[in-house]
Amino acid sequence: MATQIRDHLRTRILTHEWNEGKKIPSEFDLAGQYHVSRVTVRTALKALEVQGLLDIRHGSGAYVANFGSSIRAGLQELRSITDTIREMGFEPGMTHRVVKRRGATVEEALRLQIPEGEPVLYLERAILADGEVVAYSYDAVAIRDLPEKSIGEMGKGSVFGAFAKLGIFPVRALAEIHAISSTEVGWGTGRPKSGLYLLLKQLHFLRDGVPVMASNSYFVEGRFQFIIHRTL
Amino acid sequence: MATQIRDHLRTRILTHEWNEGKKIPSEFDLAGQYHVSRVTVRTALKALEVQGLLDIRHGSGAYVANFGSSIRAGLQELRSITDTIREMGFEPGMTHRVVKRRGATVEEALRLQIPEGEPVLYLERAILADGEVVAYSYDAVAIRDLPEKSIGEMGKGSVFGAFAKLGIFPVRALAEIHAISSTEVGWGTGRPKSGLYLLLKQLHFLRDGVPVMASNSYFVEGRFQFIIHRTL
DNA sequence: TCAATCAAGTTGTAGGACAACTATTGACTC
DNA sequence: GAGTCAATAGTTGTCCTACAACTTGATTGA
Repeated sequence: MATQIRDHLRTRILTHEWNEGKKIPSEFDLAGQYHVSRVTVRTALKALEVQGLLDIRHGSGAYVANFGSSIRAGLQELRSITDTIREMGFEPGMTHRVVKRRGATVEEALRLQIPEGEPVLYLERAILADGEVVAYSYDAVAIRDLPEKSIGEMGKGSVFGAFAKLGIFPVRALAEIHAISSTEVGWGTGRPKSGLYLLLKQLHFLRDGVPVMASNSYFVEGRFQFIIHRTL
Repeated sequence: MATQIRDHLRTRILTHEWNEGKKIPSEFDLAGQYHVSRVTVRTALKALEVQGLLDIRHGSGAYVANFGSSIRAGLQELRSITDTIREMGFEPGMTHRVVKRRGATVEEALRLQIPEGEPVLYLERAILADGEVVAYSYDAVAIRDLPEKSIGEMGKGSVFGAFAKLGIFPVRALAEIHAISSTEVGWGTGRPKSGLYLLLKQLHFLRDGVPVMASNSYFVEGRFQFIIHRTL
């Protein structure tokens, strides 16, 4: 319940229902709106505060954090790239170059905590925004006990969408960031001649700490805004 | 109170008081340990959950999130670079190349929300770990009503240390990340010949949303590990 | 005019109660 | 003996009420 209210409040904030720096309704009022107790509203608000969207002041109220308007969806919040692109106002797209089952490489096996050679679903994709390539992604999904038919689906749409249908929900990811200059990354005409990329090296985890997907996403420098919201 | 307990619990987690994946005491027990109510313990635990250190399961308990041990201090948590370096087990250092008062440039004025030409403290520093340069930082601190003497201090030690002495505590930062390839960044012998940097373009805010420092930090690719902990 | 005081509103914490869920144990069936 | 089911104790999620601590603006008084 608290998480639903948190998400709903987040969209209300992101759709500018309240101006930046303005006070949102009191916990008491919100409790009335959602027909829940003040405690539940409170946990939702505190979560949004930790994520940096709200500034809660004792004795005063909760205020919408005011930044340079544009971006409130930082990298510290886990969501699929396509969703992020959509939220930023672009039309997301994707082209698949490789979709196949193969044995895990040494590095993949290490990251996914599976024996070397264990089957993984390997993907090479280009991620588009308004038709322009913003990133090339090389992903390895741990198969484990995935049903065979669902593997086909992953080759088409969003990987996270396919996960969700199976009741699999990655809740955390550890991301490493590097600057890369290479001519070997990517393919096709969308390739930048600068060869400059931001490499986002991610490992996605389930609730219980089991890693399910390792991905190396090369973002073309300048075409995607990487924002991190840092809090105490 | 809740924040103190949160911080204390965080150090207990980081010092491996409980093994990864193991259950920590129940909210009821912790409330007893700290002589506070369950509500207070709860808000502390929830904060740690949002930050990704805990995994709280309904009806079961709270578990220490298990990752590849090493890194629990991600970029999403706001702390000074020197502290981060120290936590990673290196000896932090710093050399100042430029420390002066001057008028704000157009960009600085825009970011710090002050009139152009308003005085700022401008710094150019090299940040070291075990004597090796890991980053070159170009910072502009809004002077506003800072006492003159404190400005001198900033030219010597940690900027955040000087802030703290004045009772000024940045609680949030918005960071933008870019991949940069340039030969004009940095100075001295520590300069990498690859010219590859991760640019962390930060803006630090006070509790009330007032920006106090704008910094462009160029991290030498490969010498510093950028980690982000992503949660829902 | 200025300062102190007051009052209303809001968030922070307390305590008790119950609902919802989990994990384990033990009994039962086959 | 193995497997299934039910009971049970332990834990987190939510509710309610109350009060403390703090903020803000209005009021009062010198």
